[in-house]
Amino acid sequence: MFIVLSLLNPDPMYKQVTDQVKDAIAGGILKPGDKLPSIRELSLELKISIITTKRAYSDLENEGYIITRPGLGSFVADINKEKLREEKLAEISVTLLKIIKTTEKFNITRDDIFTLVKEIEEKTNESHR
Amino acid sequence: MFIVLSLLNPDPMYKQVTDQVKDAIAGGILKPGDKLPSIRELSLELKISIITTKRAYSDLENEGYIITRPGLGSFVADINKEKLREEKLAEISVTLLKIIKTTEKFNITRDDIFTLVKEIEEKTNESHR
Amino acid sequence: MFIVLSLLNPDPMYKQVTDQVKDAIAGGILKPGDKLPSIRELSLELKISIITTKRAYSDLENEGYIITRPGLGSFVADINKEKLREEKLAEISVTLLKIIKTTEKFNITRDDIFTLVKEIEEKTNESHR
Amino acid sequence: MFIVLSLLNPDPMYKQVTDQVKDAIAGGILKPGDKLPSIRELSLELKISIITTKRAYSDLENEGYIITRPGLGSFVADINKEKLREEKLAEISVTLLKIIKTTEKFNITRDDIFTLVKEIEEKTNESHR
DNA sequence: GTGGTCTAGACCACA
DNA sequence: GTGGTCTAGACCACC
Repeated sequence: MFIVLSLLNPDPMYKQVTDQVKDAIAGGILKPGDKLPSIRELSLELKISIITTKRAYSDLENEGYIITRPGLGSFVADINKEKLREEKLAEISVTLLKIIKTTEKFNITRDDIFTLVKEIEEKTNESHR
Repeated sequence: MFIVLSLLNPDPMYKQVTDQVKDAIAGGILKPGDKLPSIRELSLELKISIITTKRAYSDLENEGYIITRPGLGSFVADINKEKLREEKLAEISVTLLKIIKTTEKFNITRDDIFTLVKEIEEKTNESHR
Repeated sequence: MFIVLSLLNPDPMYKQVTDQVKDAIAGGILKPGDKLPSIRELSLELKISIITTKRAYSDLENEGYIITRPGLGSFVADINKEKLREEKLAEISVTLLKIIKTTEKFNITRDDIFTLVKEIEEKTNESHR
Repeated sequence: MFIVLSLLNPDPMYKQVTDQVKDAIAGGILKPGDKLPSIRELSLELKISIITTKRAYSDLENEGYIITRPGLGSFVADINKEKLREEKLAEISVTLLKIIKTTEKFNITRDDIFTLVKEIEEKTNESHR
């Protein structure tokens, strides 16, 4: 699998797993119907407890990303990608709202932000070369 | 004091305190040299344990926002506001970078983001009326 | 563990713990990635409260010596030993400056200091025999 | 008086007072028989509580540095300067011992220390010019 | 099992 | 009065 866990990441293990699976689905790396590795396989590969993997998979199932068929394994669900996109937009909206509140308190202007975004884009482009 | 705790806020209480004190300092409501309420006073006012208040104050001291002296109380430290602003910009930068990465995966365009920001601003203005 | 607490030492217990852990890291007894005893284990061993042990570990984490993850435990961080050494040199520098100022006021000569150092070294060597 | 108190100094107020009085005596600024300011005067001048000044003076008296005659005031005692000097040497000895222990743990050599001392002396000379 | 937060309550040093 | 340390004990999330 493509999943990478980090001790330095403050997110708990199970969340690192679900987030990366969600991203893979959103990005088309995992497509509806694809089979996910079994809980035991993934636990071994990531060197984490079976309980943790279980937690990640059941979260994903509860949120509708995957479907687990006992005895068969787990499969990517038939997800409305448009819905995924809108969920992400809602998340981003919350984050942006926080940023806007912060800027007001700290005398940060719109131009500061634009400069920041440009810098980020330049760095990103460089690292892609 | 101006501090308001909320059970709905997922942040622990001590963090709600530190965040609001930091904001007050950043916003000029608290100025260098100002005396903060004593740990006991604030505990009574916020109806939280002395220990929790102390935890908040210790954190603020460790991060350089306040100076606290036994027998005297706690005082806003002599902080470089410009430095505070730059730290916040760096934080925002990290967040924006994450957002940009997300947008790429989810086919979210720049225009989507602009629309989002406009919506937020309109809502904010409404609530100010 | 190698930690020894002393009632005679005027330092608070949590500081005795952090200091000894820092020394162990500096001296290579604890290496990056090593697992520290759990808070509960160490509390039992040292016969001190869980809270006091936790205080020590939190301090160590805030200062970058260890990384602690809920459910997993605490681990020695990936520390730049050279940086540690320079920090210590800076500390020593401050102390030496104070000593030099004192010697000036009290008519203490360089030779007095050299004699002192020699005495210390002889005593240290004796106790090593 | 020549006494300067600082909030940033981690030493408690009363100790900042006693230390500076002791230094003044050692340095000859205060000579045996000299009258010290009254407790009330000094409190006003340093903007500290009378209790704190009292504590400082009684400490100084207990350690033999000053003599307080009720109704007359406090006077610098007839101190054996040689004894003072030896006390300071003992203090320095303890500090040096700690430094030496530290150097061993952090791979700091004698030469590092010599370089340090030279740097300090050069800086001190510069600032005297 | 692990750590993270919050609680109530005691004792000490400092002002 | 102030803050600093240490205690016992509860409840929660994570592994």
